[in-house]
Amino acid sequence: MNTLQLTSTDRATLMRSRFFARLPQSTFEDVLNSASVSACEERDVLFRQDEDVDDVFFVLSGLVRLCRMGKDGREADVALFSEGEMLAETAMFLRQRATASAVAAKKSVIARLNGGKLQHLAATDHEVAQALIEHLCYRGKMTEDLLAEDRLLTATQRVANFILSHCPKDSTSFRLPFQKNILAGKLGLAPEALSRAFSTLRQSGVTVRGRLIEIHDRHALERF
Amino acid sequence: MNTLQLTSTDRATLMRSRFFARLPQSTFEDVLNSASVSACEERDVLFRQDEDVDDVFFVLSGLVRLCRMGKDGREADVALFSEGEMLAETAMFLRQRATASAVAAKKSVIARLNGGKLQHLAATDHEVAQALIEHLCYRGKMTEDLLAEDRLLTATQRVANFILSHCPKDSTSFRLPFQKNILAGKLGLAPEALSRAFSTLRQSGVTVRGRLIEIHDRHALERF
DNA sequence: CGCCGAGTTGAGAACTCTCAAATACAGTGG
DNA sequence: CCACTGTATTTGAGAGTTCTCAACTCGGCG
Repeated sequence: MNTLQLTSTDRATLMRSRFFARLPQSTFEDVLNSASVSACEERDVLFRQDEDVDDVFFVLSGLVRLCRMGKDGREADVALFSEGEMLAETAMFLRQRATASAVAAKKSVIARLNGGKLQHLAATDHEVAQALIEHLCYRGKMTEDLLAEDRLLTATQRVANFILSHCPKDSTSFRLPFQKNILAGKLGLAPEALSRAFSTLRQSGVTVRGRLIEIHDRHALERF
Repeated sequence: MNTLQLTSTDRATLMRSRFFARLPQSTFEDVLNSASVSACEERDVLFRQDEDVDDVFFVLSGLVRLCRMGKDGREADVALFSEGEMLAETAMFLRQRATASAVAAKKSVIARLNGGKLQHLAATDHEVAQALIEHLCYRGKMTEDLLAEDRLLTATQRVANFILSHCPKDSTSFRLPFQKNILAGKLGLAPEALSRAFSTLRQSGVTVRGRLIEIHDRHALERF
């Protein structure tokens, strides 16, 4: 997990992101001044549950898993952040310890923005506050979506859903953006259950070869 | 669902609430000017999934269930709001249709705040924006808590948790604030499963008579 | 006294998990 | 390009949990 310089690609990623895209250049520079960048290997920990977290993290590339652990050592993912997404605002604004751990789910580059700085900006700059509000609404909806899926759908239905929502409308195939392992976590399934769901879907026109998913009959998936 | 006047008790409830407590009186009055109040019976619908929602709702008394429905007619609760809580900000800020329905879970009094007004305030008044940010963080955490519980705990553990977190630290008993039915929904369980969980807990020192819960051995519950 | 809604209990079905074994793959060093 | 090693993924079998449906209890009410 060593320190890097912010490349111009990184800057571009930040500026394209949901959060920064709507902010003026000057605010953006202002935030960046107190930011640091680091390279993480898979399994590197950004912060741990119950720790104090003073920074806000931003995924420049790679993937970060947010997971909670139960007392018996089991753990459950509650969110997955990929390139261009921001995490860990909640702890800061609620002045609480982290309620989950953040772990790189693959080789990643992470920007660490100064929390105090951001908090100050949120309190004084309308645009920042606005962007934050939207970001939080978005995040809330994501989590709610996951909860509703867990409660309403079977494993196979959740997987069908995922495929439908990740395959471009004008295409019949796409590549999984991460290991099946990780997907299982995101969907709240044991890896074996994911595997079985895929093989059920095979029988209704889904081909899975490695990370390549092909859909032969979109309509069959929607029926699930 | 007929229109009421805002009583002084209602005003007090609003001012005590997480959201309004930190705002100055004048802002508070400003919001109230464009608010209306209505009395709801159990099962009255505040808004339905996929509808446009332009207002923000506030529970003055009673209980509101936020639920999503699956295509097969099943439905899952994703949140439960009681006295002093606010709902439906997300749709407004994301400019989306509602992703869930809101239904009174018992006789309730609901304030309906003008969404445009609130949105305007959020964009111009730092205090309002700040309050909103905290509110959203809080809500996000609640949802995340639910998701994590669903994924990490068994039915019995979730119920034990609920009991522990609702029984005052200095007491050995408390009353459920709503029907078991509703509790089952909140915990993501079928009513039968909740019932069975209670009877499992009975064997480790929990007495349930109607809505009265007594804990004889707090420690036994924590062990679950 | 019979009805009704809430809650409980029983039984079997449906899902998902866990553990173990078999494969498939990817990266490494020849 | 190949063998080798460690990590993913798949599959099988059995166990565990929760759901569904149906019957039954309980307390309140007309």
